[in-house]
Amino acid sequence: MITVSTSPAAYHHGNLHDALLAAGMEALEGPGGKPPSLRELAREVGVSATAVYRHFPDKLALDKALALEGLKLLGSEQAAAAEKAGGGAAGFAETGRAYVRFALAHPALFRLMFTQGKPVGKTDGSDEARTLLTANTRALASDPKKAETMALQAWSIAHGIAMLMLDGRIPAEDSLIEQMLDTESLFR
Amino acid sequence: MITVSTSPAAYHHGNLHDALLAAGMEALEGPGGKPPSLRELAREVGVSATAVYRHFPDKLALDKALALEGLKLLGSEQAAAAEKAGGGAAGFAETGRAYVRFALAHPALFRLMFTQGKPVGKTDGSDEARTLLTANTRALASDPKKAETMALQAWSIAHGIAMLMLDGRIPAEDSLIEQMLDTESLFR
DNA sequence: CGGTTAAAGTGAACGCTGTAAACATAGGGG
DNA sequence: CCCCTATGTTTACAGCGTTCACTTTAACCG
Repeated sequence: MITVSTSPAAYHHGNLHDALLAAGMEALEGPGGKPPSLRELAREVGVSATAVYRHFPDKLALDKALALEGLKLLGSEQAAAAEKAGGGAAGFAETGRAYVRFALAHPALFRLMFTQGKPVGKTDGSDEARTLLTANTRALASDPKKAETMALQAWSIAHGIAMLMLDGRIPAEDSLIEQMLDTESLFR
Repeated sequence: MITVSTSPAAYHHGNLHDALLAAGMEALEGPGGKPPSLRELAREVGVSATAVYRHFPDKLALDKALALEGLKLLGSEQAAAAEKAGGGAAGFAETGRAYVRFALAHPALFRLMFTQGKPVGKTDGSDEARTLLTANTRALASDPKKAETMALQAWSIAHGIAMLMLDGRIPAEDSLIEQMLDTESLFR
């Protein structure tokens, strides 16, 4: 069967990889906030479903790439928030607020970032945020050991608040975030 | 076409509803810990896939029922833990540990409980655990307002630790749980 | 009793998903 | 100039949730 090549422009997209990621991010942002299907993204980009496999071994790999994108975004937003607050205790507190804010602003992306794809110890972009966090806690803790624990505790609270709010278990009100993340009442 | 009714025992299962839930719980516990598919559960119980729809309007409804089952289980385990510790401050701390322990012991179930199916304010079984939590914080807080906030904070920490450990972001070590949930260092 | 009827279960079908296999095309290097 | 490799395409398969038309069962009622 001879196909007359009706669409001459389609072949060799050039950068399907990035186009897919972009489409994925866009799909994750929409108010529907559905995790996009592989075929859906391919359709969006104007490419057959199997073409995706030239650039990602798996659907999981694609999801991981999207998650990584999200982690980088979160990291930069947190860094910006911390810097704007001037580091130290204030920066630390602001980092937590930025975390929850991010989760509420990008619910589907945030879920994707943590839901699947355990990192196997590799650097996955969250390290950056983690070290920043620990650095800021050092200003508040007596010894470095305490600082490490405090960082993990702070991360857990922020993560817990974010998740519970996303799942509708806790009302997603700004005042409540403020109240729950109040470092004065939390640590000593 | 005349089917000779080769399997006389199969019809009218009697309690497909409960059988499906039981199969679902079992599937969620296995080390694979996959969220079971509707068809899979039907197969397990020995019934056609569409029979499920006589007892649940949706896959989502089935999932919600399983989640509810999980919430009841968690609630009872927490209550037991709190009671064994003698209530008050000790009971409060033990409640948190029980929460994280539960999540690590039943990862797939725990995920299912919170991942999908936002409760619309209805009583969904988590209320029980919540009121218990708030009751215990009253022993630690100065005024009731503070107690409420403290309860939410405690819930968030426990939930955050559980989630981060399930996702492999934090090592799932008992000592770390202990360390992070130390109420002495957290609240004042 | 016997007959009717609602509840419970069946099979085939639809559109969706992720994935594999075989094939086609474009464009650059020997 | 021709071939090779990277990047696409089509077709196909199994599994998913769900709908539809149908059959069977059990129970109730006269």
